[in-house]
Amino acid sequence: MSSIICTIDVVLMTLKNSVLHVALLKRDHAPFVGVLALPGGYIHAEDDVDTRDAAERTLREKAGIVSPYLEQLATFSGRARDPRGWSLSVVYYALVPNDVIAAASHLEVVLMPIDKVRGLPFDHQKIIETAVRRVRDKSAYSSLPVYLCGELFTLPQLQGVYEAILGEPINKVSFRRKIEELDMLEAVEGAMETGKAHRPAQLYRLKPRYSQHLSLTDRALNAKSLTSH
Amino acid sequence: MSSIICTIDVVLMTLKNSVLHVALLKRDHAPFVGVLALPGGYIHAEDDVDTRDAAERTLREKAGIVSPYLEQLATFSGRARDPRGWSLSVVYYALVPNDVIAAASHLEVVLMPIDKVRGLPFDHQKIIETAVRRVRDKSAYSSLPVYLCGELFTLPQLQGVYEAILGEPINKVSFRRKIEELDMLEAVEGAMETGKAHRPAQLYRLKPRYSQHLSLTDRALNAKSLTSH
DNA sequence: ACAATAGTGTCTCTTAGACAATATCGA
DNA sequence: TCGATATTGTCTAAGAGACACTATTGT
Repeated sequence: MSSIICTIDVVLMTLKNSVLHVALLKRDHAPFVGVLALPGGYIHAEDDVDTRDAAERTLREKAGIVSPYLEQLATFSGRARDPRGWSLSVVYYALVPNDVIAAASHLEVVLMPIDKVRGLPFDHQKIIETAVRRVRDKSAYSSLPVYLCGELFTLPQLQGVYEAILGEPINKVSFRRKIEELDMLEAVEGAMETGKAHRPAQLYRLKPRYSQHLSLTDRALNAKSLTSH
Repeated sequence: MSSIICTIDVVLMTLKNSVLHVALLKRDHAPFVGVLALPGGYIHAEDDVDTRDAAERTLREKAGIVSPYLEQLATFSGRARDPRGWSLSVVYYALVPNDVIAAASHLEVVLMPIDKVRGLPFDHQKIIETAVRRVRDKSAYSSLPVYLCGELFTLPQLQGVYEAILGEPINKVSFRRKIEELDMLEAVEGAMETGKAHRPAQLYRLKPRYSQHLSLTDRALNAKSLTSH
């Protein structure tokens, strides 16, 4: 009965040069040894409390990262997706600032622009597409993109992140109004971005109570992004 | 390794007397034999193509229903949720018109108002809460509630369904504008709702291409429903 | 004719976007 | 002082909600 292969995979995403990237690793187990794929592995029923725990462990062990945001994406399953047989993968996605990956990379994490991803084993291509769609959809209505910024950031920086994800410019005034409405940031007193040859920008941080939680709005930041499910 | 119990469950919902109800069944297997619970069961690796297929089979076998809308909700997992051991349930949710359940009920489906659900085994209570939240959130931005209507329905009927789910009255003019914008319905020529002591209403049906697909909008129909994730 | 609800027209208020004025830094 | 970008103020246009008017049926 239980001849089902139970795994988890993590779509770890970050922003690099204003382009969304996915973290890939060379597989160290059969099948597809040595091929780039999503970080993932078997669920350890003995050690893992649940699948989220398994995802966190995988991220920690294989990429050396503790993600400030981790959410279940979906479960991918079936007879065809794994040559070993009927399998099931509970997939999580994580967003981290680029420097976190850079710092943690004692391991060989490969960052691939999401438009360049090709030739992945299993149904990892489809999984990544689903994850990217989810991040884009959710970003239009929530504070999700702040997890791509570091601890401190300026509003223009954050706007750039939103624009990179949504793929279109956002009106500056509207953006600030929306961020104000989301009520998720707090200005860091006296902390300004320095070094630039122009007026310095105020630094902000996420309000503590929004760690791992999103602030939502009922109206999209942009206009389109209306994919039919 | 694979001592993981792999199951699927289905949160089958319908609208009855303008109240959202969940379909429950008496369990015919241990544990919790005879107790009301969500329809569900083991994944059959031999028969099921994937988990969606397993959910459809379960719905068919246990409730005699083929749902016009079925979507994956999430996967619930862990050591604690099932007395038999580390388990994992891929949960789907389905919306059907009330008469479909009534017609199919040669079996003992119990419809329970979602506010009255209590004492369910496993983590079914939490699963149902998640499903209800999902349906409410999604209804504010999409055509999802049409699946609670029958084949043909009037706009006032549909508005009533939206209002029942969102839990607040909706402006009639705004509602019609929004439905127009969603562009998902087509009027049935000459078909009107009769028998009422007032002007008859035009009957509509879902445009064919939206079967199992949602039409989305970028602005919510109501104003609130801003749960922090 | 009356009661009741369907379907529309229109006004107002809120909100998003355009535009522009002011602020503040390094060079 | 100049160039560049942050921040804020304000006008305009689009969309949502309120209100009311017309349409059509059964009684």
